[in-house]
Amino acid sequence: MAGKIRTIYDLAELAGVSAATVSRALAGKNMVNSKTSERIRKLAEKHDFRPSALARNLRTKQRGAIGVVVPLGHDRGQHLSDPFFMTLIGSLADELAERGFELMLSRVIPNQDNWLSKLIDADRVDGFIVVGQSDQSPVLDRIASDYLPLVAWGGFVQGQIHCSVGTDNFLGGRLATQHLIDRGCRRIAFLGNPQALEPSLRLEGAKAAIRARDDIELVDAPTHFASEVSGSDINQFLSDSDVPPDGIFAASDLIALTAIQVLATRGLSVPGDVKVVGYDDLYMAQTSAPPLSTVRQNIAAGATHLVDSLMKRIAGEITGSVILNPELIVRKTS
Amino acid sequence: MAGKIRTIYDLAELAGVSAATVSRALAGKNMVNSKTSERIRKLAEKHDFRPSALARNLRTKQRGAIGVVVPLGHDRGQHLSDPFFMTLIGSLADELAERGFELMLSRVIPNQDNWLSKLIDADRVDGFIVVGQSDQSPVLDRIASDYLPLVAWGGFVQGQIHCSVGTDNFLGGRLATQHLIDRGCRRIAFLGNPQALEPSLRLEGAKAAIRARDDIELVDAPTHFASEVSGSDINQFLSDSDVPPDGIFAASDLIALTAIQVLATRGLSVPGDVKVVGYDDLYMAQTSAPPLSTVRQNIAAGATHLVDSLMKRIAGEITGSVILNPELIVRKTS
DNA sequence: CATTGACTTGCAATCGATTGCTAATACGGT
DNA sequence: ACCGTATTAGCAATCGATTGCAAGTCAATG
Repeated sequence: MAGKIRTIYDLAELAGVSAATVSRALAGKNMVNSKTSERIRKLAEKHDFRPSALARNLRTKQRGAIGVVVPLGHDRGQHLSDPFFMTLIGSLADELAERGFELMLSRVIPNQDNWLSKLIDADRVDGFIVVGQSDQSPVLDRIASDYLPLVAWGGFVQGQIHCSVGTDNFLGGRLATQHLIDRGCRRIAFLGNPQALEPSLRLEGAKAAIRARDDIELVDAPTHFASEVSGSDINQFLSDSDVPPDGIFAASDLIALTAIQVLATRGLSVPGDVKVVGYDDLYMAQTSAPPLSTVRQNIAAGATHLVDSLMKRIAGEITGSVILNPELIVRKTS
Repeated sequence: MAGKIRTIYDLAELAGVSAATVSRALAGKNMVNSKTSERIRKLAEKHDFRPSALARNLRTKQRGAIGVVVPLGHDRGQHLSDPFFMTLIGSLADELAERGFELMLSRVIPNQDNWLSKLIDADRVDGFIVVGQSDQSPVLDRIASDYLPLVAWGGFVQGQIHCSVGTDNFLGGRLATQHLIDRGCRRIAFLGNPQALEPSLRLEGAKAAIRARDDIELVDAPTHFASEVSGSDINQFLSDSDVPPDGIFAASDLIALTAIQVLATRGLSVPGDVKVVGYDDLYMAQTSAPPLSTVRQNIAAGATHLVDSLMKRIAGEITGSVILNPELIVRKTS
């Protein structure tokens, strides 16, 4: 019975008005008589009718949705279920929902340069938030020069064209490393993939911290992000070293925790033999045992900034990049 | 220059054919002359043109997207960033991407009964996967009676109308509890919110395990899911008990790990004083120290089943519910 | 040479809303 | 009684594709 009403035309017929009037009444325009409007509203309610968002979108050119896209280098083996991404996506979902936008989640393997153009042309969303630029910064820059509603999470590099929101990775790297130095470490290993943007910036920060100190050695141990592989990377690295490091600065909490496990299997204690500092301050950093010292990125604040900037850009405004301050959190592994 | 081509009409004009032909050529129909087709394809490529998915969707009534919706009882304080959800969503993203579907993520606070109808009527997606039914089973049942493409993750109850995919929570609860009994526990606490469906089933399983044993006590300690609040719930529970439990069966890994922390603050050791078993076997269960004994739900397999069933339903087929077997994973906390 | 049929292509309707413009009605003022 | 203005409602175009149907071309067949 109530199943008959599928379009505004059906409802219009039922109400004895035109589709235009129904459309306006449901959109709450004051152009229609308040009595008529009320009557139509009631009728719609009664028949549980809601106009198709799709048709509206086609006409109004507003999509009411934001694409959240995660480019995953397959060779890097990072997953969408990476806890950092997932935490950020969770915050983004909250933030977008609050502003009445849907979230379209895309996982992309960037094996062609046009992965982003494809998504844009599909024309399903009002704008994009790119999470984890990895090595796709050139692609973002190219697109950003004539596509405004695009914001990326991640590192900022001088001269970039696209808008990014992130923490100061250089500073974070420096803080972490300085802290290890202060704790007496003299042989510090950096665990992370310096091919990717953010880890490379953190490594730069680490280098800056030991500059002008010739009694300290910094070892760079390329490590994958995904936990499945980082373990063996780390093991390999430790086997290859004559002397094990006495301090580890990991590019993520995940790597740090994996490292701690590997160290344990090799009979090295944390923080006794080796001090470890992670990066991100995910939930797991608090719950691990011992609780992990790490560099906090305020993910919720990041999500808010990402969405704020994007909304401005959708409105046609040009926004600059945002760089938040990371914070060193000292717990029990250092 | 290449920026001129926005619609198939533009491209049609450029190619000197009709829009219909362009549409068919780009869709790869063999109805058009292969030379013409090839020429149009080349032209589209050159101008980096791709037809609007939106318009196509309106016409074809296929959306090319699946809604993944997470109903979160606000009073229960569970977040979208709950690691279990996020892991499942990650797997779903992979699974859907593989089949060429976009994923629309919605976080819903079910304060009205029509949250699902609203989403359905918005007409943006081909079907829905509901993650975490919590207490919304009646809503799902009502909808499922005349809306086919809907599948839910979670517990199965006799007589339900909607299609669900999940593990056997009753069995999982029984396994965990039996294991604690085998380890010598005599006073077992269940930590979880029995208002929600899945925890309640796990509790039933726990009860079944101690049935016919009158030397074992089962204490039920209602606990929120979110880590922010479960800590104080647990603390409260322990303070209220005259004798602390010697075994804890937690409804999630998150709760289990929180419990272990709380126990530590009260000077109780795990597994010495208290043995703990979690639920889910998330990544964190392996990395925690000591590694957590838990009941594994095979999330990746679950995601595959969810998507499989949904695809069948979209095709008009009716599918039954799927119940996977959970598996007890014994690590170091029990 | 007329007819048939296989291939191609284009016309125009359609999906379900929104909205600029026009028209009808009502109301107040002179 | 007449005119100007404010309300309210409807017509029809539009967003950008897809597709049923009709029509055109051209070679093969009887």
